[in-house]
Amino acid sequence: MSKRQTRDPRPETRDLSRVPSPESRVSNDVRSPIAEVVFNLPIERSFHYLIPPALRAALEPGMRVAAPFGRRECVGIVVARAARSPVKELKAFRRVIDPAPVIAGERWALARWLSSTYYCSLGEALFAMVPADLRLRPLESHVSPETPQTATPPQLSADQTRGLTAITEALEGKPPTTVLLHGVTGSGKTELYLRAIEILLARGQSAICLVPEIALTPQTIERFRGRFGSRVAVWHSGLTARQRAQQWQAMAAGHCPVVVGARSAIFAPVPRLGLIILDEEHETTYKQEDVPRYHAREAARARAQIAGAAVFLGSATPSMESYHAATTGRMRLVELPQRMGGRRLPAVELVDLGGEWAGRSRGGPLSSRLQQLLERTVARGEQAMLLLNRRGFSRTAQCQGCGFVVRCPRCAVPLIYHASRQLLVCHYCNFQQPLAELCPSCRKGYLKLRGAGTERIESELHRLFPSAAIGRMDRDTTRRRGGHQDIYDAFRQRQTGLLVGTQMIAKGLDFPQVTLVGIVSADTSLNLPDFRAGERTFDLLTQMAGRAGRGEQPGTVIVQTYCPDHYAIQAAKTHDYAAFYREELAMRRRLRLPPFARLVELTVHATSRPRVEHIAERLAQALSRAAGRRRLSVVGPAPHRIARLRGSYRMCLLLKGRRVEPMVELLRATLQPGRKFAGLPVTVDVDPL
DNA sequence: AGCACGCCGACT
DNA sequence: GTCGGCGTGCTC
Repeated sequence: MSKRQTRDPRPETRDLSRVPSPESRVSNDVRSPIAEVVFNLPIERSFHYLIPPALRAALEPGMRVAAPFGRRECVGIVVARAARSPVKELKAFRRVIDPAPVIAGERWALARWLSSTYYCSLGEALFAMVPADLRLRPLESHVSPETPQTATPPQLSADQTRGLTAITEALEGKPPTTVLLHGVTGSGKTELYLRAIEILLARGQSAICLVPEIALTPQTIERFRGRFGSRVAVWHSGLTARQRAQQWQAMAAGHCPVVVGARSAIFAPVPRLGLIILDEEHETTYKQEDVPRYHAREAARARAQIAGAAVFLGSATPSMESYHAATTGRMRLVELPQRMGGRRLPAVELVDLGGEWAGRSRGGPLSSRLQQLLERTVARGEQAMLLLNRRGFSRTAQCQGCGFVVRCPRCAVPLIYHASRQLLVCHYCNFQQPLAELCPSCRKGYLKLRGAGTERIESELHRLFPSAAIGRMDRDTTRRRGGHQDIYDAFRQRQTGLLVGTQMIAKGLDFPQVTLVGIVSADTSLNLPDFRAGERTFDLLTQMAGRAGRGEQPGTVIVQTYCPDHYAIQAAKTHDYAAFYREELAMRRRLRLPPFARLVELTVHATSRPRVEHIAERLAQALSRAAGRRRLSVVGPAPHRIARLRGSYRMCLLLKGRRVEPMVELLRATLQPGRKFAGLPVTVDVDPL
C-alpha cells in the first residue's frame, strides 16, 4: 500500500495515457468520496479522509481542510481524490477552509522540488507556499486595472542598452535564460528590471521581483507603482492578514502581473509567469532559516524552469555561485561598471590598526586619521556614517587578574554589556545578568569591559563632538515599530549629522550629504568562523563605500583593520570585484567549497553532551559507509559554532557532494521518520549560510 | 510535530 | 505505594 508518492493532481497536466491506475483518473464526483491529505508535519505519508457528502462536488486538490488527526484537529492540504482506500476505518474531515485551491498550476511541481531538495515532507513544502493566516473570501468585483501613470522612462546608457539586448534574448527563451547583472551601486540596475517587466507585460505575462526585506521601502514600491500602477502587488511580512488575502486573490486572478516582494514572494500564485528577478541576489536574507530551509535564488531557478520563465539576478557583489555560473556559460553576464551620471566611486583609505596603536598602551576605537576626517566633516556641515558590526556598549566583561570572560550559562558565548540597561546580555538567548565588580571565577580580580560596540562608538562621538547631533541605528534602537524610519528620517533631514550603526545602515537609502564613511573594524566580519567571511566582508565594505559621495561632493571611506593585506580588503579598496573573485575562487577550489561543491549541514541536538557526541559520531559513520559509493564526503562531527543553545548541546556534521539530490536521498534512507537518528532530532540545512 | 503509552527513580 | 522523567510509536 504505497501512499507515499503523491501524484500530480493537476487534471490539465496529467498525462492520462501514462497513468493507467483507475484511482488517479477519478474526479470531483460522488464516486471519489475520499481525499488524500498531507499535513504541515515532518511526516512523508499522506492520510485518507472521507469527504462529507455535501462537500464532494466542490472539493478540489489544493484546498485546505480541517481534519481530525489523532487527538487534535489539524489543517491539511488535499493532494488528490480517490475512489477507495486500504485504510479500514476512515474518518471524515470536518470542513473545507478555502473556496478555491491555494495551490495550483506549476506550484505543485515547485512543492515537490522543495521537498526533494531541502529534505522536508510534501506537506511542509506546500504549507511554506501559503501564508498561515490566509483567508480567501468571495471576490468583490474588481476595478479594472487603471493605466499606469506613465512616468517617462529615462534614457538608457550604452551599458544598459547592451544589457537590455541580453535580457531580451533570455526573455525570448534563447539559452541561457538566466542573466546575471553585475552593476556597481548606482549603475541603474533597477531601470533594467523595469524595462524587462515592460517587455513581459506587453506579452501578457507576469513577473516576480524579489528584493531583500530591508529594501521594501515606500521608495522602492513607489518606483514600481509609478511605472506599472495598480498592476503591482506588494508582498512582505508587514502586511495585515486582510491585505495579504486581498493581494493573494488579486495575484491569483491575474489582476497584478507584477509582484514585488521579499523571499516568500517566490511562491506568489501568479499565472503565466515569464520572469523572476532577484535584486541583490547575494543577500543572505534570501535563505529561509526554518523548515523548509530553501534559498530563494534556487527556488527561483526551479520555478523558472518549471514555468519556462527567465531569471534575472542583480548585484554589485555577486555570490560566488552566480558569478561562477556566469563565467562558465550557465548564465549570461551583463556588466554595468559605471555609475549613472558619471559619478566617481569614493576613495577608500585603509588604516592599519596594528601600526596605529603600536608602542602605545591603548587607543580608543577611532584612529587619529578617522577622528581628523570626522572633525573636518563636522566643521563643513557634511554628514558621516560609522559602521561597526556589533551592537552593545562593550564586547565582553573580562577579569583583569585571571582573564576569565563572563559567558552565558546556557549558550556558552560571551555576554555583551549594554550600557542603556546596565546589563550583560546573551545575544543568542537573551539571558541577562548585572555586571559584577569582582571576577566570579578567581574572586580577586576586577572585571573590565573590553572591545567596542555601537553604543561605545556613540559615546565616543559624544565625547569628541559634544555639540554634534548623533544617531544610532542597530537592533536595540529599531526594535520598536517605526524606530527604523525615525532614525532614517532624522538623518535624511539632517537633524543628526553623524550616524553610527551595525550593518543595517549599509543597505538602502541614498543620503546625498554623506561624504565620509568609517568602518570601525573590518575584522569583525572577516574573523567570523565561516568560509563566506571574505565574501561578507567584501560585500559589506562595498555597500558601505556605496553610501559615500552619492551627491555632488566626492566621498571618502576609511577602513580600520588589523589585516590591511587581506585580499577582500585590498579588493574593496580598489573596487575590484574581479580581483576578489579570483582569490576567493582559488580558495574555494582548494578547499572544495561552493561553487565547487554543495554542502548539507546536519545538527544533532540533545540535553546530554556525551549522548549527542556519541550519536553524532554514529551518524557520521553510518553516512560515511554509504558516502564512498555516491562520491560524497562526510566532515565532522564537530561542536556547533554555538555548541550549547538554551541548555541543549549540539554537534554538527557536513556533507559535501557535487549534487544535492543524492545527499538528500541518502539522508532519507539513513534518518528515521520525523528526521531523527537514534531517537535524537537532526536538523538538515541544505546550502547552509 | 503533538500526544499517548510505558517502564524505572525520589517523594507524600 | 504514587508522580513524573523522557524513550517509542502512531496519527487516516
